[in-house]
Amino acid sequence: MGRTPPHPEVPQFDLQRILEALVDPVRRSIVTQLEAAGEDIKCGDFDMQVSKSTATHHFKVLREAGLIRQYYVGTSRMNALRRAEMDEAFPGLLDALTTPQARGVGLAVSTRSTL
Amino acid sequence: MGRTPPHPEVPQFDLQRILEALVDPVRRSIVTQLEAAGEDIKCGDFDMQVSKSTATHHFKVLREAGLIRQYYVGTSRMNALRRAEMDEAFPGLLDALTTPQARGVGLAVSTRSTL
DNA sequence: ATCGAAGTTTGACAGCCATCGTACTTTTGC
DNA sequence: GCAAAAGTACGATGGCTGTCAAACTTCGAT
Repeated sequence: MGRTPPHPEVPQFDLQRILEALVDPVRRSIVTQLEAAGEDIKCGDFDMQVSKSTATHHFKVLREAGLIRQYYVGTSRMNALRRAEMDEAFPGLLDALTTPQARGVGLAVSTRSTL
Repeated sequence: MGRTPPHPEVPQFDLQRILEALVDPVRRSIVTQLEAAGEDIKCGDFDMQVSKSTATHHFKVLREAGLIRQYYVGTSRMNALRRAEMDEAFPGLLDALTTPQARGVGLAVSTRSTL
């Protein structure tokens, strides 16, 4: 498969895009799980209730916003939270969203299209 | 007109709702302007390029998320940023969004429906 | 070589919501 | 009272995007 997908660098980080990525509960849950785990996680090892194709879509959005870095290990794709770089670009943002209060809610299903 | 519109209290604050409010550039701009001004601002005195009815909609979303408090003064509606209460519910969130980096971009037109 | 596991791509679909114009309500000022 | 000012309410509209299924691609193991 395609080697490593494109990742933006810190100077390219865009708040609007980052917020659009973080506003989705499924995606925020991915970030929260990475933060809690403290280590990289394979796409398939996340706890989420969407189809594989939808999951792929969410990972792509997070990656293009700069929130995660993806790389292959065999057939598995690993996901790493770009903590330090995010903190450099927007200090306090991830902290505010991984707070106890913040984790309290919103880990459920996505808001749009329950279908 | 209707006296004072409904406002949620701190315990009712919901991160999902708050993020949905803050993800829109027009609304984030309203918050930024309030933060910068340091004082309450009339609906009509904000710098924004949307129709009056659209503006009303945005103020309503911000109010229902708990980000602003609205009250009448004559025919004008005043808007106050609920800074302290937001900080209490989600410490660091507003700070992260009113940072220099954060203010750098996204003060333009809304992303959806340029129409 | 073959098969299975893990993701990706593509296309279709549905719902949300930002936007606007018009009509309406309230309050102030004359 | 009347008119203007300031918002609100109500549809209507259109685009964005989250969702899925199905077909495809890669890599690893047998």
